[in-house]
Amino acid sequence: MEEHSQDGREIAFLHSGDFPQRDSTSKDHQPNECSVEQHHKSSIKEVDFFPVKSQPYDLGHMRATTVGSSGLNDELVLMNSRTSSDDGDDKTKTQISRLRLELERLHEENHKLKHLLNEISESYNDLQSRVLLARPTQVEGLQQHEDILQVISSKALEDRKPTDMNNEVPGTTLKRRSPDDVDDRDLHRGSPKTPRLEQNKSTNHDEQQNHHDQLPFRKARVSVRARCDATTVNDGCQWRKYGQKMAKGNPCPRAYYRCTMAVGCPVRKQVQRCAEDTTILTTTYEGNHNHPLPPSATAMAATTSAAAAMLLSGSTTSNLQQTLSTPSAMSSSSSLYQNFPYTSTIATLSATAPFPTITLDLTNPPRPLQPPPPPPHFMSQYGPGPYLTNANQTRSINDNYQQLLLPNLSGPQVPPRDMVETVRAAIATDPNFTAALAAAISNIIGGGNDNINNNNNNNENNKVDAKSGGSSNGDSPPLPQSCTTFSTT
DNA sequence: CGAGTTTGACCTGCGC
DNA sequence: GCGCAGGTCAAACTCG
Repeated sequence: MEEHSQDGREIAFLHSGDFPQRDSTSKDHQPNECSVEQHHKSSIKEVDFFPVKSQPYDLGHMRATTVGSSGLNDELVLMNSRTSSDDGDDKTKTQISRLRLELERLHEENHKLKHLLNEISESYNDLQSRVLLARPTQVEGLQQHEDILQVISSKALEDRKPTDMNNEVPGTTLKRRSPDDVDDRDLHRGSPKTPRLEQNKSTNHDEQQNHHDQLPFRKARVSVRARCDATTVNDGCQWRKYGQKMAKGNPCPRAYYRCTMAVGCPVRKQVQRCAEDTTILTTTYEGNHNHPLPPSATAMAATTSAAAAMLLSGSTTSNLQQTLSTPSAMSSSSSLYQNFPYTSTIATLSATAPFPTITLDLTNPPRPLQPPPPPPHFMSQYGPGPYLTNANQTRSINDNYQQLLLPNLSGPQVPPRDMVETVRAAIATDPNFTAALAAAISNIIGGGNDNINNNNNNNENNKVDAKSGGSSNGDSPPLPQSCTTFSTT
């Protein structure tokens, strides 16, 4: 709720009175949205001068509005009364010149306000277009959300590797990375002994194009680094270990898990301890859940989804940078910084990894209420880095999360919000992510509503929760559940 | 007995 | 073409 409010405040302030009003009569109105709306209203009050600005800027209007509301009307009355007398000519001329000066001043002020309004409108339009890109229409629900994100990620990959991607034969390089691909293998697998090669051959052609279309988003990964003594983190989902490998350069084995909450769920995660510090556990999620999630898992889903949205939208750098260059965007991002006290959490993108990966590093102790560090460099900073958090940790990791929670959220835990907050906080530390942030915010606020609505059927799931660990909370409001995953690099 | 884990073998992509 | 490393499979094993 808090975070939504903050988001709402941010957006509302950013776009001032021009921000489209949410439908307050919405049937799916949620408490969160309530607060958001209230913030909208309050924020509009704050900038209530805009409606005045938006009025026609003709002189007559100015006269009518400004003169009537100031002591000038008295002067006008005086002027009128005095114009009838001859000895008042000089004084009248003086007053007229004063009035003209005053009008000029107001006119100039009007110009400034108009210019400001234009900038805000521009910023709003820009942001809105990206919001539309980042979120689906409410009708289609999660699947459409994923589809759109796939499109975005496709763009992202094209941006990153324009020639390679264009020249690539569908289903060659990327073929095996798709979780759906794995699912297809599972579905088409006959007897366990059937050679995989033959199976691949039999299903290859039809699926390859399909896979190719869907691959980019699935390749997006979200990794979380956090200190955890447990072997894995409790993210609310049920996982089954299907393999373990010794990774090169790391004495600690890498474990492979598959989501078992639903048959054929393509989500997988890798868990590996850091070689330098074995107390640090890196969890990497990949794929989208194809089933409802319990609240505790929803937290992770929201986190990863937001991170993935940021990651993917952040890859489309051109628009983002353009947006960043606008003054309103700048002020918005700085406001965001102020709203994210835990700037020690760092999010980084990795373009060198085989997949676009966002990493949240939760291993640094939070530094609440500290001003954010000066914005570093831009997207060129790609490299292995910290990630989003996994929600899934056992107690120890949940404790970690607790430390990251906002102080005023000390009541019943609301993991999803906190985690998304954490994610945004992490990303907010780097201006490179500001644009991605906008997408995420829209996802959480505007799009978040959509997701909430879209995932109403998933709420059913929320009853299930069951064995998920400490972060589970039945009172937690449902969150966006598009579940991108984490991955460790 | 079913669900989950372990572990060696296998498959695939990639770099040389 | 070969070797390496990452990822996956599935039989064997463990546990409740």
